[in-house]
Amino acid sequence: MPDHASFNHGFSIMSVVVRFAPSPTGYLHIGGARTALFNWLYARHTGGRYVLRIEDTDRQRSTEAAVQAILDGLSWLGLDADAPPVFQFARAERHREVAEQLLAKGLAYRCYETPAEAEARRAAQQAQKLPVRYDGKWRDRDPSEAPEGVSPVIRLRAPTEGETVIDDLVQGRVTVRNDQLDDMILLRSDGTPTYMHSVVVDDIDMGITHVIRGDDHLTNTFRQAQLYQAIGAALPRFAHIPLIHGPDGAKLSKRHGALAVTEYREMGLLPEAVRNYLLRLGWGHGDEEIISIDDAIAWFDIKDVGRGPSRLDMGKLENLNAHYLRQRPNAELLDLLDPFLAKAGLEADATGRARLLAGMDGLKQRARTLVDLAAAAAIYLRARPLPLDAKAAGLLTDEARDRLASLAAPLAALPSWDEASLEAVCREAAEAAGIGFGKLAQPLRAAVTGSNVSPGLFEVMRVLGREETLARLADVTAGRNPAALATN
RNA sequence: GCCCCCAUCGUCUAGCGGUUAGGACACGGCCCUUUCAAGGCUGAAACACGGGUUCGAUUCCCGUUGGGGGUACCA
Repeated sequence: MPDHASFNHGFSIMSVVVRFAPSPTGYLHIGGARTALFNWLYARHTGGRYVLRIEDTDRQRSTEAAVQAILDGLSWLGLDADAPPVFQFARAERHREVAEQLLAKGLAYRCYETPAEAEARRAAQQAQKLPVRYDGKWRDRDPSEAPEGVSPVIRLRAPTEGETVIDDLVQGRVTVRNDQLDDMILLRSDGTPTYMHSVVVDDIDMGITHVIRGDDHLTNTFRQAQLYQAIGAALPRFAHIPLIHGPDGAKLSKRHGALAVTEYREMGLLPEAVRNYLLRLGWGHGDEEIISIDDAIAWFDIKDVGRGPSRLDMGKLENLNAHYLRQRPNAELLDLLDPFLAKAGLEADATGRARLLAGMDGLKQRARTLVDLAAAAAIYLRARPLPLDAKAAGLLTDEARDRLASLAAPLAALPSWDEASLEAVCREAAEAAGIGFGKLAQPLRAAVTGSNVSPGLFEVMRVLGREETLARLADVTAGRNPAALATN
């Protein structure tokens, strides 16, 4: 057992401890978010602990901005950790210490192969179609043979015979022959630890019981297992979850969907929708599709995670989003909408906000994202005279305008400005004119909203109020409306 | 090259030796209807291929093919 276990504050060894360990060399993308979600859910499901470890040992590529982006993304998704994040680089001294101990015990050794030599070796191996791996040149050489002026790396003296077996919770039993593995580097020549070394030391010190991570780490796990063995620590349980691919099946890239989770937020998606979508990628529970966070916690288990990779489907994500959008209270949506209104060039004053609140039921029913919702909100926010889009203008023939003009008086005289009364007046007018209701309703919609598509016509009129509605009608009959800029 | 993993409708998945192979998204039709949504009904759509094992394979085993990952003094 390691003699250093500063993170294992007296928790029972039976209690689950998981971690999400992103490296701050870029934003938190959708795949990382799902890995975090699975870890978080597993901790909540088992009553264990979920912690965050920032793997910043690559000093060249790690940035403070990336750390912040990861923290923001996780907090937006509601994946709160049970402890402050651990910064891996801060533990470099400890990593060095473990490497030195292994060195002292003869379980590791100094290797004086220079980077240039290593490159030449690999090229030669490749040319001869030999497996590319370290040849163990310094494994058994006497230290006295060390060349002058070369700082060595420290390599693990890994077993050369037998095999290493991982009982993966997702992938099952995976075996590799030890002669397929070479002696991995623990400490670089500048004394800094490699990722492979730091993860193992940290996972041991932090008392991690279950390592749930992307299956791009599966083959690394063999080497890591050898290191656990050398250190004399028990192996945690491993669960390697398949990666998420782009819609075309290729690796997720910036070109298609490997966006920062903060960009999903900017696309007008709700965190609960993203969470639900991610949960269903690689995991299922019978026919369940809409899954509350509580049910997710109750149902989630690693054994139900699938082995095959999955593809990102924005359509399904947006469908889920539409569902959760309708679920949100109107006042919350109004708050969420603010930045999206601004981006759409709209401004909501007190009157506008009151209208949005009153009209939200109709608006949210028709939106898939907050971006859609903001665009649809324009009918309640634009100043008169309303711009008419092409379809609306087409609806407003001279004949239609005449009918609308004659509608003004009965509307003005209406005792009660409610939806039922509005509908009654309009139906009467259509009947009196001997035309179908739609022949009247569509031009009326065009006049009142500037568009041929909108929430229920009488709901819109009710929300706008008598004065605004009649003013909009008057604009149209007087031909005051400008043409809307074609947007699509 | 070598090593490892994966494979059910277009996509996400259920299935865990015997099912009319189920659901969801997307797509088509119908209904509802003042438009668009939502909703309801409905249609088309899958076990990659070849061998085994078995009375019987989508399900178990082995190949092939196709994807993915690793093979760094990156993580």
